[in-house]
Amino acid sequence: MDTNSNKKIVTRFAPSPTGFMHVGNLRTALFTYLLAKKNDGTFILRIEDTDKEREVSGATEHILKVLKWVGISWDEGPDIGGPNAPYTQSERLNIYKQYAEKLIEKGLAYPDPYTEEEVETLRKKAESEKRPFLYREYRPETFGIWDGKKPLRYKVPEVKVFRWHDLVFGDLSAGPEALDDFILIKSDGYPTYNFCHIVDDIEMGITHVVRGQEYISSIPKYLSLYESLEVTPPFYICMPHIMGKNGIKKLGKRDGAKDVLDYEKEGYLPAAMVNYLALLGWHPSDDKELFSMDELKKVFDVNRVQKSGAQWNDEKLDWMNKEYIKLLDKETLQNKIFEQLPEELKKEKLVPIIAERISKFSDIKTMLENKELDFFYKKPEYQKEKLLFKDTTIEKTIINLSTALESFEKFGKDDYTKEKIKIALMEIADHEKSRGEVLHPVRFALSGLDKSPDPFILAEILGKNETISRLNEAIRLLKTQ
RNA sequence: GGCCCUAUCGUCUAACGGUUAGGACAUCGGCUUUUCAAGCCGGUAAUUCGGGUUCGAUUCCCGGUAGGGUCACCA
Repeated sequence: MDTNSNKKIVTRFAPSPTGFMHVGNLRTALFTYLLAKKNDGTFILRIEDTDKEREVSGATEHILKVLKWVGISWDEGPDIGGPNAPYTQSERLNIYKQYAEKLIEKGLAYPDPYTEEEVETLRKKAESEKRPFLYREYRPETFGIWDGKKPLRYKVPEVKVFRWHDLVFGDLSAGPEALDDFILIKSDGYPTYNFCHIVDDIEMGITHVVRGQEYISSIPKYLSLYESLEVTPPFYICMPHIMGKNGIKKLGKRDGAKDVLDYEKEGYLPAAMVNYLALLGWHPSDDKELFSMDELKKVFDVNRVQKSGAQWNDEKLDWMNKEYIKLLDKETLQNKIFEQLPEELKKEKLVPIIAERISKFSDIKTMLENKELDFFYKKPEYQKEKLLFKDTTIEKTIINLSTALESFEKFGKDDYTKEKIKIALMEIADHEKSRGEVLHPVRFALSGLDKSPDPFILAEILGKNETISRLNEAIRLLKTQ
């Protein structure tokens, strides 16, 4: 965005602590962060807690935790302070009051003479007459003195159509209906978002405001306020929505949007989440798909953010996560997998066969439920028919298993590796019409599973003695009537 | 309903008037060790419709259609 300003870029992420953070919030935070970092700018975290009704205790901590999890760090914020402290709106009430006084002095703010019920009645009336309700049409002729008990309203000085430029959406406009005498300060003394975010953005020197597309129709209010305050507005960047599974509605808490920390619990890696989110609504100029946060800081470009909404896609996130699991170093991978395993399965040899079968770490739970790993510490139980490959006879299978058994017995300790086991078994298998005649009964004798890793790795994991024991067991079973 | 925004494979998207419309996920087929997973190779699959502008429109303009957003003492 170096093109638009030679000033240092300052962006902010300003969530309200009204519940958990979902992926839509997180993507906005990410893009806001990347915009700042791409340009060596400042990224500020501000908590917008002016709705005391909806405030949820612990929500702020939750937000910090989510941001830390994915590696978004802020230069100024409620926990670390900074030159524009405090960073929590409920601690900045006197600042908003000063700005409110300024507007009152200019005759651009006045106490609302109506009760809430009266306004509601007017609103309903307009609705039944199928015309938009505009408070300014009922604006009192003369303004009373504001005692702080009544809501303070903004007086729109000039009703007009606003046009502005958005760095993602381009040239935007809104009809005059978008402009109304909105409330600046509520009767409980707290400012509304519409008012205080502008005060804070001015005070904190925010140069680029990133927020969801749903704010587009509110922007004329802000532009009018900036005019009244005689301040140049920041650059606007609206983010398209993330749509739910069916692609029909914007993803929201009500539509089953998940808490970001649930993804952590399910064993998604933060790097995968960041990468997936970055590609949802943004795309680099080439076909590269895998980006670390550091790479994103270099290549991210708001000009390439999509205008249309993007549907959330769990499959692609899973694929992405698997890509990042593959990149994990051996030790981290093992630790992550061991976290999900009971003591008897915390074995190094199992790590590779588990790793290539999961796309997220919670998949290990499913593997355990399906008893896919039981073969490792207990002898499988199965019906002897299961050992037969297609229409191979019992007699023939006994011979094949015995031949395999003999070859296992010849192994010395040092050459008992899956590669050498493979060579030995394949040599036997190649004598048969189908390799399955040998490989299937061996694999099944070792695992007892319809679906399992290949017989070579199984034999290596189990060790020579156990392998021989299980093959003997299978042969004995086949010989029984 | 008023106002506003959007529109390329099923999904995420590339192509800033000229491409055999590209990539990724998913899907299908093949190979790799019988199964599963992974890997490799390959296939199916898209410019919402109608008008313009232009030698030429996915691309620019207008309209229809469809979808979304917004109209609070919530943010």
